[in-house]
Amino acid sequence: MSNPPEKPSLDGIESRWSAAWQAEGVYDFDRSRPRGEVFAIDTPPPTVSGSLHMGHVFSYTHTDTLARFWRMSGKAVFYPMGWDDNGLPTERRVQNYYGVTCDPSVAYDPNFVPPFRGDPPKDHKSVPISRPNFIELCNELTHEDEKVFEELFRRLGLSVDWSLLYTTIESRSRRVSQRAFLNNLARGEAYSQEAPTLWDVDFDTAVAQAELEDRDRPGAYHTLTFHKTDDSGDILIDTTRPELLAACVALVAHPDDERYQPLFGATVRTPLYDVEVPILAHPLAQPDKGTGIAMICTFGDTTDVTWWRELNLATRAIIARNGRIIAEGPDAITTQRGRDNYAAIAGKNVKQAQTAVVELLRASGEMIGEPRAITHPVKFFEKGERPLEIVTSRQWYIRNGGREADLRSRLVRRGHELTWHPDHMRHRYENWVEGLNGDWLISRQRYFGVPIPLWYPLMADGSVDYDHPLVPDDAQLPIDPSTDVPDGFSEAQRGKPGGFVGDPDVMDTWATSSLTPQIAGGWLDNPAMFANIFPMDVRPQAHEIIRTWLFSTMVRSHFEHDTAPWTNAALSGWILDPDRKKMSKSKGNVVTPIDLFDKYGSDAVRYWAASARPGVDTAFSEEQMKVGRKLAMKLLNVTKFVLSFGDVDASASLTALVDVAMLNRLSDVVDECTQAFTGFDYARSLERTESFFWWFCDDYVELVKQRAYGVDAVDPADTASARVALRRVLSTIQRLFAPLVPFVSEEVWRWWNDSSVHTAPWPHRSELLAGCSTVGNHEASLEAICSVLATVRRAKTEAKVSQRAEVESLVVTAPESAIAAIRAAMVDLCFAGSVHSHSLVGEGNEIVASVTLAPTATE
RNA sequence: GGGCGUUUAGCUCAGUUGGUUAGAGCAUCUCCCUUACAAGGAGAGGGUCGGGGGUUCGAGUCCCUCAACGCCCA
Repeated sequence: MSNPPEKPSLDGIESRWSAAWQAEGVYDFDRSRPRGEVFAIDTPPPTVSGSLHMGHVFSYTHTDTLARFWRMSGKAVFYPMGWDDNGLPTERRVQNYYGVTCDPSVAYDPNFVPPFRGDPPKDHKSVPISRPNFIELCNELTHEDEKVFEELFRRLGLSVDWSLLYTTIESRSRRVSQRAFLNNLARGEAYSQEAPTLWDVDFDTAVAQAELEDRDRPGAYHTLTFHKTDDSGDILIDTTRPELLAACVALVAHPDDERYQPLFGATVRTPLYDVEVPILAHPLAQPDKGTGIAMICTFGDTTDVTWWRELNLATRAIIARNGRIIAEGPDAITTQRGRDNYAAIAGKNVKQAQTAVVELLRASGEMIGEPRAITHPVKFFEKGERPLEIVTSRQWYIRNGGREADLRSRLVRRGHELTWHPDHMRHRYENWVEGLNGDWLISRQRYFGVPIPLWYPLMADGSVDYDHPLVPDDAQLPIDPSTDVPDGFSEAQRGKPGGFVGDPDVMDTWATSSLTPQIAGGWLDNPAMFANIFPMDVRPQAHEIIRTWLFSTMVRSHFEHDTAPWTNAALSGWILDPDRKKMSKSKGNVVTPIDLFDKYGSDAVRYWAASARPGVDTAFSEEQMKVGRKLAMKLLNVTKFVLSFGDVDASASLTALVDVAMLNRLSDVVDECTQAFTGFDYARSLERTESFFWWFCDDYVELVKQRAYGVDAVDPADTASARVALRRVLSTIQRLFAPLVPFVSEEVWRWWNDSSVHTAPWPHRSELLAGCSTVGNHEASLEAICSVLATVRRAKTEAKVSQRAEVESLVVTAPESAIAAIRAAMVDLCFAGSVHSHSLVGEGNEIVASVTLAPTATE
């Protein structure tokens, strides 16, 4: 069978074949296959609250090419999709879209209708709604977004099994997340603690080390005078945060700093507040920074926390969770002046407090000179807009090696178990793990997330017994402790002395998305399948989230399964705009994927993506997409040509040397492509396939075209040889291209095959070379033949005549080693070059062809 | 400040354990409507491989050093 259309076209192939793949179940995961026959992918679930951009198209295409290669290689490919709809980004989007805010103190309204659905006016004051109502809106909006995402990924041609779709907030994910947390708790890997915590005052939540970033911000050194308590003078310290002076608990200098060594153990009184604090030594003090002696406050930055912990200092916190100075000053402030000075800052935000403190210091003469402006790094929540503060709060942690060297080195070793693509990305992992300085803070004071699945008993005096949490049964999961009731209690006892209270917090998104292999793979609900896909073969992801997603997944798998969760990690590069800057939405001129699919076709966009070496940042290039479209058109046309000869006798023998040599060349390409894909290098496979393909079209097809047509004077056996060779190439080329440009490959394959190219076997050299001699230097033969062809063409170009112009005579001089190949191809060469007469001379060291053009019939 | 990466033609990039005269695509120029394809084809020009030093018979490739750019971390 062969049914190429009259006018081959790329129009509509995406919708046609997407539908066929779905209907035929081409990408369905075969659950019956044993682990050794499975290739399992831990797909990154994109954040639903954003939009899919070219970066997604780029990296997801890379993974898809691997999935398709392994599927054709006979593996059952486990290729799920997930949507990350859980968490803060969704909350923000819901607030902005509907004009609401979550207020847990508001009662549920079953008839609630949001004031807006999209684009609330700027002056709209958001409406406080209950947590259940808020969550309903989160679910509603993410559901809409997810439909758009699926549409785009189908259009891109991802070969995912959509029946494996998961979301990170759905019941299955909440159950996995809560079960894994409770297992961590039972094994002592999770714990809660009242401790200084990095706090975002706008989002009103704690954040984890992995979510911090340093940003350079303007600040100023203020030189303050601390008064020695033996009245022997003042000590000058430089600080960027004079507003924390009331929270000062000590001064600190480096133990080797001779300037301050005599003072260690002595005490000073703070300016303004007259609190007596000790002068201490600690190696983290930097002698070259400011005056070399610093004030320790509870808490100005993470170094303060370290000093406070290691030097066993008092706690005098003055900043509340809302970022304002708390009303009641520390008890340590006892003088009237101190109390007055504290009252002057109480209730102010940090900036206002700083202004007030500076004025007070000026008035009291306890500041030397004026503030000196500097630029310094300040810690921010990566999604936040104001510097983080440090407040003391009770939070849940999962151990990650940040406080235990043993665990840390075990996790570093886990990283060594992975094969990294590209290899140098392993350093990102190691640097991060080795630099950890605390455990993983997983609780968040937010609403749309997986609840911490615990209740706590309330003592007779109404206080909370955090040390004996009430744990749900496995069968109850997932639970929401704010509405569910622990065994042995009734709802009436909620919040009552002797009763219980639910943990109000949710887990950070990463605490759930760190379990994507368990969620997608059916850890709890399909253990048989899970055993067949875990540990998975590959985690593809972006390199900037090695410290979050990759590492956290490693931690969970290490604890739960005592193994790395995958054998490979494939890190994708970034898309750069033509100025080689990271592409960003804020620039406004970003092209949307759908527009590009419409303009060039999905295959062309995939071609651009697949051209990029694994892990390499890549410039966005519509030029590359145009090239991809040309390639797709070429594949249509050459397929039509090869199939135009009708049915071919597959058993015909390969009589022509050029046919045999071409098939040998292609068999080497097949080997290279197989090797490249096995090593995750889709780009190399594309480059080799494409390079062969253009040579095949431009030289081989032109050489054998007349012979394949079966023009007079050609031995029918040679015609059959060409036709058999063309069929073999066609089949091979279409399959080599299939993982990369799946739509056009399927289109041309289906012109002469009944089932999908995507379930056809990956090509192997043995099928190409059946009945072929592999003896001889086929590469040298092809090069000799093609150099003669090129010489004839060049002669015509230089004479500025048509390539169809006739050649009177062709004289080829070539070394003996090449002459046999050229002689064998001479009939083809004469057809291709319209050569009338020829002669061959075996001499010399190089191939020289002299071309005499026939006189043109000029009138 | 620590770590990692990049630097090859006008542009975007290949170049595998060191091995003839360093490649491709795009762009530029010339020519050609040729029965798979003008959304095409044939050809041409274009490079001191970031700088310097070293190892070697031989270096784009290995070593040292400097520089620029980028990323991760502090």
